[in-house]
Amino acid sequence: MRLSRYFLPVLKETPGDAQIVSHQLMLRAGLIRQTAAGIYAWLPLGHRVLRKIEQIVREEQDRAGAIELLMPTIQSADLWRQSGRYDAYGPEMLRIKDRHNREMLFSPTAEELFTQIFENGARSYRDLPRMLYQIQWKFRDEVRPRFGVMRGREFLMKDAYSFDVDFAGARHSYNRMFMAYLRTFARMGLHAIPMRADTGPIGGDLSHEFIVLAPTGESEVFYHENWEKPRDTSAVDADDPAALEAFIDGLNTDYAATDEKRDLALEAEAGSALKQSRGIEVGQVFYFGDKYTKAMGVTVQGPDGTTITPEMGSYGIGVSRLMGAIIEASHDKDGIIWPDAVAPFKVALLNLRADDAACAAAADAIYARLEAAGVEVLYDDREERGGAKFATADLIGVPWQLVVGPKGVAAGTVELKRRGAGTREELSVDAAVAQLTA
RNA sequence: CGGGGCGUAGCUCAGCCCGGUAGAGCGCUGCCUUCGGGAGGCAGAGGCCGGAGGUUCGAAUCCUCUCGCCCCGACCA
Repeated sequence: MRLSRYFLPVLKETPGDAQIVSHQLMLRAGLIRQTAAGIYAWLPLGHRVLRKIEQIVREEQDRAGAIELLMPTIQSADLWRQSGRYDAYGPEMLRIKDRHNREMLFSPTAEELFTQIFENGARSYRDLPRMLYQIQWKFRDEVRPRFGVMRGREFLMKDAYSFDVDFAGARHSYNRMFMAYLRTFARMGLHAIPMRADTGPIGGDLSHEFIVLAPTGESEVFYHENWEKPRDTSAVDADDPAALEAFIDGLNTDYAATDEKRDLALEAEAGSALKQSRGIEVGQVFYFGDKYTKAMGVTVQGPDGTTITPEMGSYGIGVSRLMGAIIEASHDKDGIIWPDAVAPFKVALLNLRADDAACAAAADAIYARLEAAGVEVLYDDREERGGAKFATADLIGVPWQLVVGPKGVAAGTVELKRRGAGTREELSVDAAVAQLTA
């Protein structure tokens, strides 16, 4: 992509209404624009990152055996009356009337609809277990939206729902999702700690929140220092219920809890290893048994002809919030530092002298080679001075900067800079292209 | 929902107390110089001062109402 033809409105100054660094940088780097309180437009660069994050979430859901589908955002109030949540949910639910005065709502979550759709297609215990998920916009009419996409009213969420014949099955589904979450966040360069959590209005008695530590987080959290090391999930066989359960139980022997679920006895046991911090909730997993299947009369037939009320769990990831969390975790004074896995482009190609024919020709040629090799490259071919191009590239946080300047062109070299580490290397064009296409 | 604050140029803000022809920096357009970390000069474009009423000879400025946004608290998968 040539920057001269792209749509990237960057801001030199920090908008006054942005309080936390991720919000400030998302606005400055041209990722989002606010259109109303807690509602954001996703500009091209932000949209690219959002899709990267979404894709990682999708791959790990698929890997965990969940099946993707897509539910509508507007749902009927009647459906929610069946579970009793139409009245229970409160003003956070955006209620709408259609032209026939029928009561509708914008989905804040989708247990009811998934339960209903599942019931429609499942008759027998042979149809279980199943995990279904979607990545879809949600709306919660928060009293006070704040911190940009961290607490927006409209947000992109991955929500998954598991259906099992019994508790053992449900527990295994829960564990599979737990494992998927560890892998998902790790792939984005985030260290998320699972913490015992309140179940809230969804109900149930087994729940963990996945928390990324950050001073600007909204939750106060307490954890054993062992959690500061990332955990290796590569050797665990998620298809083996006993092995998976043993692994997760092993993890959870190290204390970690949000402030609503503190256990002072366990904290005393942790002693000086107990750490306190603030954190951003990026995901939550719930087991809630037959709360919805029972309320909505969902049954399947068992092998012996009896009826089974499936046991459920639900599993959320705040996809749009993750972008804020990643920036909170990875930035410096100059801007965002995208982890490679979610970066909007892999490399920013900077032609420092757009008016110099030799530089322009060299940069054009490199651009063509990288494009041909399928590398995502943002080519800064604008009529700007070098300093402005460096500043923009640093701000938007693309992992590699490939710098083409008159000195290098004369010598047949380019400079390759790694955004995060700040390291620079002079090398031949071929070597630079080879490194970026490796 | 309680308390507080703010709406003036694309962005950051000054002007408001104390009413008298709308300002700065950055950005934008053109030209010149400059050219490896957000350069300099010259010349420009750009705003019914959030909206509606009111007071006044005269309102960005004072009063009333209203809409929007932000912060603190309460709330919160």
